[in-house]
Amino acid sequence: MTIKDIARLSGYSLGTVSRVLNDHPDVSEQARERVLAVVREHGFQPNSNARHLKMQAQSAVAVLVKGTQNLLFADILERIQSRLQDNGEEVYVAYLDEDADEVQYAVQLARLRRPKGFLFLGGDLEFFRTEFRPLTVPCVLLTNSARGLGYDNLSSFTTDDAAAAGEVIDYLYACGHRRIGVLGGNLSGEQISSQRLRGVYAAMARNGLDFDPARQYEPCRYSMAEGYRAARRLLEREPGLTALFALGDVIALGAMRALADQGLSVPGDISVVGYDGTSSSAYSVPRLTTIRQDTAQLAERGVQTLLRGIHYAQPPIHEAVPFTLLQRESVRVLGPAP
Amino acid sequence: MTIKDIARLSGYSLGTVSRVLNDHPDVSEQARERVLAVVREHGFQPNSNARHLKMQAQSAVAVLVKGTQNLLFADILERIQSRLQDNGEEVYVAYLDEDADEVQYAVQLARLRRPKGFLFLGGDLEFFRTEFRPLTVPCVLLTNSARGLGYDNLSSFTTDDAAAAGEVIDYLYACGHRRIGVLGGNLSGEQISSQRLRGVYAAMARNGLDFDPARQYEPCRYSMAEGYRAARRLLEREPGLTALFALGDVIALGAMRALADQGLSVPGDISVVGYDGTSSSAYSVPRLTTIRQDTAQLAERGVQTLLRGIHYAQPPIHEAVPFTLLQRESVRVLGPAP
DNA sequence: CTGAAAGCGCTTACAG
DNA sequence: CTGAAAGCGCTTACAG
Repeated sequence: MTIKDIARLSGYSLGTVSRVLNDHPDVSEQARERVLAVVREHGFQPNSNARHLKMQAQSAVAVLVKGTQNLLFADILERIQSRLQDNGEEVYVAYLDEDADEVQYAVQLARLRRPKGFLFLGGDLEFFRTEFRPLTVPCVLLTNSARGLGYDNLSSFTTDDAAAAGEVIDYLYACGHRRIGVLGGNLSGEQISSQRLRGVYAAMARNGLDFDPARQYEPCRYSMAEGYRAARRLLEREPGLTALFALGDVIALGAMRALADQGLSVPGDISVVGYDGTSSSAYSVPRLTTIRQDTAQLAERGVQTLLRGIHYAQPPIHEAVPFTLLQRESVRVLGPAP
Repeated sequence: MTIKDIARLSGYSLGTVSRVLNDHPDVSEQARERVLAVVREHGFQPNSNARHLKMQAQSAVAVLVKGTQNLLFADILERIQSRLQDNGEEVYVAYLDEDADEVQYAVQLARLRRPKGFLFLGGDLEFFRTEFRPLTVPCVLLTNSARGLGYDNLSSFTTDDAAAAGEVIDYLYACGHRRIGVLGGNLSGEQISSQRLRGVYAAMARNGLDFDPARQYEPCRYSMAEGYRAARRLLEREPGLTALFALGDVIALGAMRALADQGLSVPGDISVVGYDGTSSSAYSVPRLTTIRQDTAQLAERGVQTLLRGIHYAQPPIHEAVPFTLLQRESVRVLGPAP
């Protein structure tokens, strides 16, 4: 069943059928009805390969997810997927390693499949800076800001990571914590973790706290397994810590497990704060105090902006979406020092 | 840059270039080298729309994930994705609601995009029974068995759910538990939960235990939030339960949180067993005793079978993949009754 | 408003 | 082994 059959069956020509299918204004009401009737009767779907061959574009939107274990991305992805589906868009999803070069992958994919647009879940600005040029379709980066890069087809939505991380430190400070360890991400590159780390530095400084990364910081990837190991290493090195700030909930969850295995109670012996506000953090024992990133808004604004960019040329948008510090059960208020 | 340019640049004809690109045997070594050199030099990628238009098929493999909150599927999906990628296949992923009609969705997608094959993560046999016919490409169903359906293009790989669920009940019985509640899935349809429930019934019977679903069973969807609520409802109705068997880890995690909120300790006051063996279950406090489904094998065998089915006609395979009862920390051995 | 025709970038019999 | 040609199923100027 092709458009040709529809033409034959409806008594109109190929061209007219195509115009009806594409909602062109210059078709008679009669032709439209007749053609649509036949189309419906046979449940006809135009062949998308042929269509896209002519139109020189894929209908699909590509979503590149960086890091597979990150529950936050799973959450955002789910929302993106459903919003895109509501808009009749097809979605091509690829999971990349946390340290993979997402931009290089996108460039390849663009040549191969010509998606209409890209949505990046996580990304290293360094890659965007040096390799993004060949991408000409609308792109949106989520959870990292591309403002400084100046590409006119790249928008970004993010939590103000520096501010949020700073708020965590301020909060811990206010709760009486002075010896705070930090877990997750890494010092090199410009991944999501770098802004959070920057916020940590600033907040430590303004609270008059020393922060020596070599001692108080332990890098790791975003997974429970890595969080577990990183927490062990950090605690071995710095047993006197009273609080741990993990740069992701999955890391925090792994760390809490490590603490339990050391016979340490959270928050009795040591406090833990996460980052992301994934649903797992609300069901852990104890419930995790964490920064809630607004995944609904991130997804919503991201998809909206991408779709707009696809349909009309639009200047790029760079926006911070509000966050909340969720004070739950994993932080203890320290009494005055004895 | 099209195949035409490559032809011009290499001094060969369109046809020869195409043959080189498609690894046809009847091209001279010289032509192959010459063409490949030009292709590499320009980083040429053939236009997949044009290609598939001729070949009448998409290159993509479609993966339909049923239920977005199910960490088990996230785990399997990740593996599928990477195996498929290794094989140079493109992957189209769609997340469906847990109660959505995945077969209807697939039929639509087949018309629209003509994927080479389908991989179903979860599925209701009822839908397969009544609507699968129009699907003619190779398909694989994971985590539910399609053996009884008799379609020759549908394979399936699953854990022996009935046996595994039975083993959980046997284990709880052996630990001294007599009043066991069950959480998750539903009684209607033929979703994943139905085989597990069947195993529960059989095991209860063989251990001489009464099992009244109206009292001891509480259905719910696969998410922590639902597990939480279901556990509350069940415990309110049947406060005397000494153990809970949740048909999914996410449900179990939600339930453990609910228990904690009731001031009940796990496993001190009540034992909990999950199902799936997701990584979260290994990091919870306490670590969750659960059935480990072999996601690696499920993914591996699924992809392998699908790829084979795509390349050569093959009779369908229906296989059970081995499971393990992971005895961890959430079950207490009850002393002899006082 | 509608039809006939060109063409999107490939693949694959068909000759030679 | 290679080239010329037809054709996959569409869209879209171009006439009328």
